[in-house]
Amino acid sequence: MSRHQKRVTLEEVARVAGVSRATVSRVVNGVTSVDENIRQTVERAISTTGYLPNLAARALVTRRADAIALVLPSENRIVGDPFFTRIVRGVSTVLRPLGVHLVLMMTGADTGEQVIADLRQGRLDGVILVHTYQADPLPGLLVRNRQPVVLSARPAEPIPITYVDVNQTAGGALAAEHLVARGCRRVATITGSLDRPPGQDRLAGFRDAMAESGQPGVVSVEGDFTRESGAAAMERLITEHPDVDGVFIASDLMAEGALPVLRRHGRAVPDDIAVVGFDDSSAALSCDPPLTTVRQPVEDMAAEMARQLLRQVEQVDTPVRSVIFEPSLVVRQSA
Amino acid sequence: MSRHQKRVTLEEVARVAGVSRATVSRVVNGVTSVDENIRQTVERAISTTGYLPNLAARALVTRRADAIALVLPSENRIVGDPFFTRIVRGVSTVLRPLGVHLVLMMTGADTGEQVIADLRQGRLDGVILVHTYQADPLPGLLVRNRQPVVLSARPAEPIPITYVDVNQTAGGALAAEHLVARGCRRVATITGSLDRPPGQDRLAGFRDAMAESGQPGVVSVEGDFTRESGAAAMERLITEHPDVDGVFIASDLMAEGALPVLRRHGRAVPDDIAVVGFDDSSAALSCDPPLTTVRQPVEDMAAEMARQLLRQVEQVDTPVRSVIFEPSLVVRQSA
DNA sequence: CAGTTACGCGAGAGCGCTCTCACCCGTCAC
DNA sequence: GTGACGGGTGAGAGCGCTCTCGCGTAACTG
Repeated sequence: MSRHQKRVTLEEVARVAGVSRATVSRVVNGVTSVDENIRQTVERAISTTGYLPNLAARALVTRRADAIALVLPSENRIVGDPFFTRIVRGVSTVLRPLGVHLVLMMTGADTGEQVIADLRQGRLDGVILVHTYQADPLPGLLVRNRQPVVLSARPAEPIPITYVDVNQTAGGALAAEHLVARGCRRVATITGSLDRPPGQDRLAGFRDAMAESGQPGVVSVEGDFTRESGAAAMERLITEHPDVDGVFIASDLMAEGALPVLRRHGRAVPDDIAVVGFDDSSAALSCDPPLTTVRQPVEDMAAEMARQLLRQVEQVDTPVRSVIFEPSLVVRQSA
Repeated sequence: MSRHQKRVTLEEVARVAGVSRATVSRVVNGVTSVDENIRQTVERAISTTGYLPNLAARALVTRRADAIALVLPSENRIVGDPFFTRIVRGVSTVLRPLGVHLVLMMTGADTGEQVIADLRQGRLDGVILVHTYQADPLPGLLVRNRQPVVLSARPAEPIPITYVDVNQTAGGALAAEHLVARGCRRVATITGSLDRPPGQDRLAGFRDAMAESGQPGVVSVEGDFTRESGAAAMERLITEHPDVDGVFIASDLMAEGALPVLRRHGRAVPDDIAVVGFDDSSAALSCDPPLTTVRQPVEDMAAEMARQLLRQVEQVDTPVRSVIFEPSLVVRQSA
């Protein structure tokens, strides 16, 4: 087990078991056409020698790295967003049992070339791209090169690419319905970045559902998903529209920034203003009061991304597919 | 570049350049003893063919995976803690330029075997262990097997292992000095788990510094680093010692739990009671008011961990070493 | 009982790279 | 002019694995 101990190879195991290298390889890889007695002999030899296959050698011939990359935006906004931890956890549940490594990359100047090079050099089998920015050329590049890739949300440009998303529109509607059911009459919303699909769709879903409930043209203030932008947007909202009694904030993180602003303005939550967030991140729990929020099944979605990616790795030219998960409302004390 | 394009090998480049495989290999690996003219010919051949070395093949002979693992606790307390993101970022800054992959693992039932297997199978060159739990056998196991490993904090058991830590004692002292300078006269502390080095050291540093400032025997209540324990400890503290005017809470997360308790008891922060946290996690920012806290230079520490690990990979039996970073005080509104 | 089939195993050829070692040739000393 | 020397190159032997292909044996058919 030490680094210096002579390494056990297939050859060695074969010698101990008195069979050929090929047969040991079959046993190791679970090929069924091996005689039961021989299989047992080999397995005994494997455990007495403490054999473990050298994966570099295997990778050389199978052309599989058994590793995929998870590319995360390195922007500050993600610092403190548990979203990414949940992604990692979800992806891991699928990868771990298969022995596939999860290689983490934060986007930087050269992430694109880096990823492409790794793919070509056989160090990576595929890529999961999380929250790519609007003009990121990487998704298109990967698709064009027919490399296995999955996106964490609907791409901004309509390119043929597999992605997993939550039904953002339905999420917005969920928030609207809850606020209406609570009896809020002057409802507003703090949106996410409107240059991105999630920001757009949450707003659209919310606005349409409000309109259907007889409150068309709700007030909206744009944020950018960060805590600070949530605070700033709320400041503006409460100043310009002091009479709002319910607000849908397109991310928990922004809500976390917004709540102290309400308190400072002497507004009680939920009695004066009801607040509904989005994400059900841990931020929702650390809010005071705990946040009623729209939950995305992030772990499940991440696991699905991993599965979709592995399908592509397994078989080239797997048809493009999109999987949409349904959000749900988690009712706590803020609304 | 496509997955199906015939791959360019050293052989191919050698043919194009009219030299041997060995010479191309020399050029690729920057061996200096190559004639300048030949080097240029080869480099031209490399770029016209679009050659990229197959890293699996290289790994097979060099016995280097060019990948290291970052093992993170999967406990909930890390979810939402930007600490994690900062670690990744710091480690990446060192790894990225060297082309070393960062493989992420969340601790689970079989993490230990997994890591050891990966190390033995040549998929991993070394491991960075972040926040191992008290009785984790993994550090000892790795050390015994002389595998490259670095810990993110002083190990609970005194085993010969390289680690990077912050000067916890100095951090506690920093908090004490700030409270004293603010004019607090009846100071207390909510500690972390006292069975762990950070909990012990922060308390010791705080207590000693208070004593030096003329306030020996400060009141302390033990927590366990969780938000809930922070709330419970504060409840006890405020009940048993209603006259405290300053408190050092050994983690931001506990402080986050404690602040609403103070509010409920009608205490204004910082006017009635000044509060200093520890970590400068995002929790510190989401507190109301934002938390004055002791900051660890996490990115720098993470980068140092990566460097220490690579040293060990580079050269077996590198002497064990510990690197201690100095904390700093981030003053916000709570104290 | 001969001829066919099926099945399980072993031999061996790579996968693409690194690295040792021998060789060649130009330079220098004697 | 011969021998020693040394820098620079190429041949070739692996690294440890997978996988095709062919052969031997056992089972089955007519």
